[in-house]
Amino acid sequence: MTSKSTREDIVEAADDLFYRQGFEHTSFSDIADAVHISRGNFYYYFKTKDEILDAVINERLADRRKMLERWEVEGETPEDRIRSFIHILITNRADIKRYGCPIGTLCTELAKLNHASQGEANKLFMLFRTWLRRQFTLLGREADADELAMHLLARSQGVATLASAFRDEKFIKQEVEQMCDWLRSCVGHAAPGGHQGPRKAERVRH
Amino acid sequence: MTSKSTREDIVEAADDLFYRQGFEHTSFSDIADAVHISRGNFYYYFKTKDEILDAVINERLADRRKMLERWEVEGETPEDRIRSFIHILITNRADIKRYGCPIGTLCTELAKLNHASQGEANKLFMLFRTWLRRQFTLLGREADADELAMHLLARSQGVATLASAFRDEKFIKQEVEQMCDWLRSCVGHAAPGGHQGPRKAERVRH
DNA sequence: ACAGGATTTGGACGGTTGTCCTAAAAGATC
DNA sequence: GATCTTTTAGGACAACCGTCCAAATCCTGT
Repeated sequence: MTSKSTREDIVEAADDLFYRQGFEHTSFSDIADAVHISRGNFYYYFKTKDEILDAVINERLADRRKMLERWEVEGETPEDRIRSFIHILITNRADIKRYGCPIGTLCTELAKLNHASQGEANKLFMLFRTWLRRQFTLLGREADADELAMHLLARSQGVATLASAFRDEKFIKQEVEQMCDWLRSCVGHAAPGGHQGPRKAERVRH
Repeated sequence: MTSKSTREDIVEAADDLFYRQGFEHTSFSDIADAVHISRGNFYYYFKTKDEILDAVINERLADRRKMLERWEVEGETPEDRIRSFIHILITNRADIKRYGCPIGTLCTELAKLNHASQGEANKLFMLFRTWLRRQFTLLGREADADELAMHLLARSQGVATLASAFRDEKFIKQEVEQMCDWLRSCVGHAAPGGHQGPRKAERVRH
């Protein structure tokens, strides 16, 4: 029962509830109940619901940043690191099957609400996009690194959406395997088509 | 201003609002205002909000069924028909960029709400899955037809999700082109490997 | 013209929401 | 132990939600 701070407890509980129930469908009472504090005490830490949302987004941003940094140190090659990304689908497959992707579903919901924090939430996508782009660049695909990053991001999102709809973990594994195959086929091969400019020699540093 | 029936008007308006605002975020008043009827009149046609949801889902089912039948007659080859499917991303790109996929976002929302009509909504996905599976079978890929169907469905979903988050129509066109390439590479090639899975079969450029 | 059913109206109803306030409790400082 | 700040509790509040109803209105067949 030793919790760091009430504020952190609130953000943590909100994070979880927003993921499992959605932002709008989660009320102050839901969060207060989860943290075992009174609804009134809530106001002491957050003036509005939107403030909690921003705090949750920021926590997710910090969390994912740390995760990416970890992959950066642990993965020996860019290919290894990108594979780490693909494998979160496996690691979190139980949650994904039930609640979808925490980032994708949040951004989708905020887009429908036309919520002011859409931009903040999209930074989560941007974080992965930028990171993946760098990895693909290191793979020797700098000409189409961003395209590849978006492609992989999109496939992960699609897998999460369908796995959730069909409640199908096996499908996740299937697709992850395919994505890994695809990743292998990316290595070394420069971008196709002549319009992209001269192919750079692949750098195999790190 | 000659409308068929009030009931149909309600369903039509609800369909549109559920798509653009989400199911939960759309109130009785929102729909009543859109149809220009009083909120009380509503109750005459639908006892509960869930009844409207079911009506909307059924309308979407009927609508998509008709669409698939049309593709079935118009497309000369299975490849043509599957291409029709891929191209809805282009046709509806303006809406998708703004509101995502009508089917995917609805199923995602209902999953979070743990709504009773989840199963009904998922029939929409099932409709496309079954249809695509048949087309891939006709393409000569009966061994992995369902896998290919799910794969294509997932990619479409991913594209819609990211296009909406980044508000990027160009990305849609990019990915559609790639999916068409992928489709071409599917034709004629039987499922590879001993067990299953489009292993190296996909000659993916990229 | 009139009866009778179909349709529409506006508002009442409990309940819940996000927000906000005040007073009490707890903790820290001297 | 007294004083002051930080934290908590509980409830008030206005607005909105989905639901429901009784009365008014429209429409159709006779």
